[in-house]
Amino acid sequence: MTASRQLTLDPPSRRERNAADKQRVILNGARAVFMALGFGGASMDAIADRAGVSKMTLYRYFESKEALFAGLIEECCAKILKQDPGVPLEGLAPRDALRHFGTQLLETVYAPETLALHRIVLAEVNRFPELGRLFYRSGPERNIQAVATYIENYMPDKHAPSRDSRKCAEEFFELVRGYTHLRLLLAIEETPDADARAVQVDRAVDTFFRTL
Amino acid sequence: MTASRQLTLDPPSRRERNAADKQRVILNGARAVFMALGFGGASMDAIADRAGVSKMTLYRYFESKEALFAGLIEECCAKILKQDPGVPLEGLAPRDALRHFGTQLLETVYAPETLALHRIVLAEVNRFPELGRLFYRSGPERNIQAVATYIENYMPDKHAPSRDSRKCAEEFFELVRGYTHLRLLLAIEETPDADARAVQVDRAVDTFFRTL
DNA sequence: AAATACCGATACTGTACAGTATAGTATCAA
DNA sequence: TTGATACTATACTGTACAGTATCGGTATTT
Repeated sequence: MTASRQLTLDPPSRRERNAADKQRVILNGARAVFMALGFGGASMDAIADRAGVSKMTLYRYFESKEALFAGLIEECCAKILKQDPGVPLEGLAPRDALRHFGTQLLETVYAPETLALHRIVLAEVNRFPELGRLFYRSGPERNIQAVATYIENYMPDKHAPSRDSRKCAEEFFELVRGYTHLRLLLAIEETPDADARAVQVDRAVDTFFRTL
Repeated sequence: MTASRQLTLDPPSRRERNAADKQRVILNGARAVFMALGFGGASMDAIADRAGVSKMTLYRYFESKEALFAGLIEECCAKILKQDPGVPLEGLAPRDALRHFGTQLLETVYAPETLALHRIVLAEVNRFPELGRLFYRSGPERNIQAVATYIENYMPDKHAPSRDSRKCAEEFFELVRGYTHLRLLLAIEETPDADARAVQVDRAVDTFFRTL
């Protein structure tokens, strides 16, 4: 950021590394508090405490509570974005490929942190209108796009032109997440373990193939 | 409520009617403000203003902000509960019956007030843990149960014992609401009009019948 | 008409919190 | 070592807000 950093090609100085650490520490504290209490319920004092940092430092890194919140959400969404297929899809039978997509979806979407993020984004979508787009693009849209592309490339005979690949992909994910997702968001059901998730994915894949 | 009211069989006195009116007026104001700003963002002053009522009156009818909020949510959920099939299902072909269920679902679920309720319940589910159950029982569960019962009674051949009627009903509604529901909750899509909703229901019914 | 119960406007209390100011300390570069 | 920069702790300011108290007005009862 500084001039000297731009000119020299030194590795990040200790100062800069510390600065990066501090931001991470702050965001971790912010995550814990915001996720637990929401935007309104979280106080900057509580965040500072939780992060083990003075309030002044908070304001050195983020202009305001809003800015900190926005930074946090962006970081969360960026984290979701990072995930990629990870497995070569060419070798897989379509059923297995879809099982793979479904498994990955449930792993992220049923995770407590993702559920908390989901809740808080919905809660604050009035106050921060950009949040909705940001969240949708980072999570759902990306997943849907990936499956739509897969369907186009590897199952071209399966989707009639009238039923475009995108809608197909959406239907697939609807079946996968199920009403369990809503019940988890409402906190009236325990998070299913990996086995239960696998059962659900299998069932969804079966059902999905019957729709084709 | 008063002794005189219990003894005499008079129609509700003016006082009592006014009291009932007041409560309705207050709840309407509370709905507007809570839905727009969330629990944390709404102030009792703002609610009093919006309801055209003094703050003292608010506290005369509700013990606290929490109580008012709880009262509001209960009222909203009760309103959802009131809806019943309304149409005799015996005369209908299964496709038409399901179309009917689907149409009714989208009408409630895509309505701006329902979306706002949905958001706020999710937002406050940490603060008010009972809220999740209340909401789920008033809305989703009731709908699912209705369709499950229909399937059992009128489409007994269609659901193998392994695929219980309840899960079938859930799958049906997942297909009906679709990812559009999420996009509406995130406020990144306009509310579809009746025609668009009808198209979506038709498509969902078609897809659903292919899964059987 | 007099007594009574309810109601509202307003002002107040206490508290929580966003954001700032200050003063002193630790870390780093030179 | 010197000088600069980043950090902490703490105290402060202003404001917003939940909840209360008061008092004067109004409708209902008798």
